[in-house]
Amino acid sequence: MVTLSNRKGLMTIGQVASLMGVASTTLRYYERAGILKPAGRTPAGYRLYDEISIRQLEFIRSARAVGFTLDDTRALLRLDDRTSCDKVQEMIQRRLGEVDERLLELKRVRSTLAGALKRCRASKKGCAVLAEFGAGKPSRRKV
Amino acid sequence: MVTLSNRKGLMTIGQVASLMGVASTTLRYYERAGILKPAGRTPAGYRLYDEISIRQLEFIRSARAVGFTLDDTRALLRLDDRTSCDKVQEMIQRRLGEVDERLLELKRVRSTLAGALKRCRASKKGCAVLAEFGAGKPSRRKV
DNA sequence: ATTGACCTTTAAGTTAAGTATAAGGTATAG
DNA sequence: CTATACCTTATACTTAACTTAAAGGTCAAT
Repeated sequence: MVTLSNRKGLMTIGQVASLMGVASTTLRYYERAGILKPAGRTPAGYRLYDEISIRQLEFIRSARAVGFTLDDTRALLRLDDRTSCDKVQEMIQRRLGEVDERLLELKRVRSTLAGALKRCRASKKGCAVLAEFGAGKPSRRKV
Repeated sequence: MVTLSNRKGLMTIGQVASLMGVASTTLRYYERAGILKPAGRTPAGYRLYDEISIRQLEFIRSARAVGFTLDDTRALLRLDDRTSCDKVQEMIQRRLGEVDERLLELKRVRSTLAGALKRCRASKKGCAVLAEFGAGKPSRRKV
């Protein structure tokens, strides 16, 4: 059986949705929000997505997962059109700066967590050391 | 002049707010949401925050900035109390997994961005190469 | 030709995370 | 003692990002 979808590497909204783990309604919402257009439509009006859509969707989900808003994400995706090459470079640079800042924050969170785990393991007396979670110092117990 | 706040390393809500770049109302909201309690109150009821509050607030802001919800963040901060040491370790491990996944996503976003920048710089013919943003391949121009 | 799983649109509803407003108490400088 | 810059509470509003609901069209199989 050959459906609409698998004729030409094109997928319907539901196929993309289940492949990528997002709701179909979210994909429609992304289209309305001007963030992800389907590659085309069937004569009947069904949305069709291609490889590029999928890659963009991956990018969108990653960007969202690390705390960029949809507006930010749209800006990231639109660095290509209607922007001079200089502007593009400048914008990408700025965005890279944001990403790197986020990486730092994430590493901070990670090290706080890892530190807590280490203290927890070191402690023979239960996890009281975790009481001042977020601390940099090895924690002094109140007597 | 000695105010309420600087008697004992304690700060009022406004001082914390301007120090940390968050709104006072957000701090009150965090208290209501059970995510950050002030260290104490003055007799008149003014909230007072200490060093630990500040460290926790830093942690909260970092966690938020990298895409954790307040619920997640509350869970991260509460790994200390009412949890057996084994549970704590297990939870921290799981959270570390989440953080590491987020790190991966962030690196993906970063490399997409860096790749776009590189292609943009390499291009002598404007930024048309960016048209398939999010692509892994070096992009084939449609003739 | 009917069934059932898909798809369409439009409009309204939800949730998280604040933000703003109103009405009033408090601390310190002049 | 009063101005003013801060603080308090409670309640209501806002915004982003979905999600659900309603009403109906399409497609492949039986």
